[in-house]
Amino acid sequence: MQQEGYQVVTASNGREALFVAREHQPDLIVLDLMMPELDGWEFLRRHRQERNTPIIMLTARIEDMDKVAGLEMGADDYITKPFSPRELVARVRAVLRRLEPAAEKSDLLRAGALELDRAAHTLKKEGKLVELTRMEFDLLNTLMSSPGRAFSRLELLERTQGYAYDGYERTIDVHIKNLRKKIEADSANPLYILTVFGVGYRFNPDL
Amino acid sequence: MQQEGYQVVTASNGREALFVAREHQPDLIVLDLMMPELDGWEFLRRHRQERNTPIIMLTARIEDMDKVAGLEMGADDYITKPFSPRELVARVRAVLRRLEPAAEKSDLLRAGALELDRAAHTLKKEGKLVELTRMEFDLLNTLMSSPGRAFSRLELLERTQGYAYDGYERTIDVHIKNLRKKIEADSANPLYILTVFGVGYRFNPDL
DNA sequence: CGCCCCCGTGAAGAAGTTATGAAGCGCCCG
DNA sequence: CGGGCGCTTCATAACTTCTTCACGGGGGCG
Repeated sequence: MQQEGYQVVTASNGREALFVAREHQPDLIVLDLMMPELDGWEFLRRHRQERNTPIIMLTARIEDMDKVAGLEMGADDYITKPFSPRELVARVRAVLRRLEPAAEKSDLLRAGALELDRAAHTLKKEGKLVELTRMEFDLLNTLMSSPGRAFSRLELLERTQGYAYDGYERTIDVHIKNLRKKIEADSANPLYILTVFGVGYRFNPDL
Repeated sequence: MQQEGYQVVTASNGREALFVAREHQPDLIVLDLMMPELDGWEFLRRHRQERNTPIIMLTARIEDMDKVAGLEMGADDYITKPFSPRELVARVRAVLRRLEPAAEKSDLLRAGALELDRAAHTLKKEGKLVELTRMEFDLLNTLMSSPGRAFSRLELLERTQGYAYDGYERTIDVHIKNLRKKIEADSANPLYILTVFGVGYRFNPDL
């Protein structure tokens, strides 16, 4: 990787990896599933709560289930050992190229007095920073990504927690309530997050 | 794929594939490299000159060189045989999800001064937002989807509430009434939703 | 031309949906 | 090991929508 001009930092177990990832905020992570301390799955889960770094999974022997689970967990690609250096480089390049358009496409979503920074995972309202939990951020991000489009609670669950989840739909209501408390002037008369009765929620496109 | 709700078209060689791809403009292509007439590589090269459809490559035995070449050629992912149906579905989903933000188009139904936005679940009349209940929205959506076609009350019940319903057909009348009050200038002389005496209702196709 | 059936309509109760406060739980950090 | 935070669940209140019903008027058919 270094020969190809990439900067590389390494970690030798999951716990260290979390630390290093926080510190260096890499553009991409090559993740071995077999690690002491805190395995790849656990790392992936925790890391995803903080950032959305592209991840290539790396493992000796992937069974069908693992492949599927990995892709569903949000890995962007994986490689099975043995692999050649060339292949690794090619895959890294492919993933980065693939995500490039999304990255340069303004990472700021604006609407009214709101400014959602997807890279920094922060929200500003009238220039002032508003603290959001991961759930709230994901919800707002989803809604603001397609202003006007109505999302069902199930869709929102999927988008915020990944696939194959079958939880209690009403959970969404609670997060919406909390989100409104943070961004709406009058929660009873929302300006940003609108309720679509019998369907779900949508973000006000006329701002 | 069909069980998962995707529409599928197939081609059994590269030449046919080019034709089919032009015709149907699919959202994604699963491409086998081993094909008669015009192999996968050639198809990929030519197709790329026309469109930028996401492509998942499919092959029995991928050598290192091929992998690298494939990813560099611009395939978005690949699968090696044998693979499970689940894996294919998961990969297709992953690729589509990745590229989704670019795709979304709001589908609008227009007629006269009406503009029904099925994604947002809203109706605009002369540019002004009109509030619809879920029932009203579903009704109007059904009627406007096939302008001119007469729907019986039973059909409308089925379409708006799902099947296996045996309610009071006249319920529809009430919703039609309310709908007319919202969209017609003169409810007694409807312009949009016409009554078909003894049958049901239909949407005016001449607007 | 008149009868009978069908549709339009207002109102009210029934049914369904959302908002909200509070409690429980698990996880992470110190 | 305790505290704090965030996610989920639950119960309930407030609200919106749907269904039902009854009546009056209009349309179609003989």
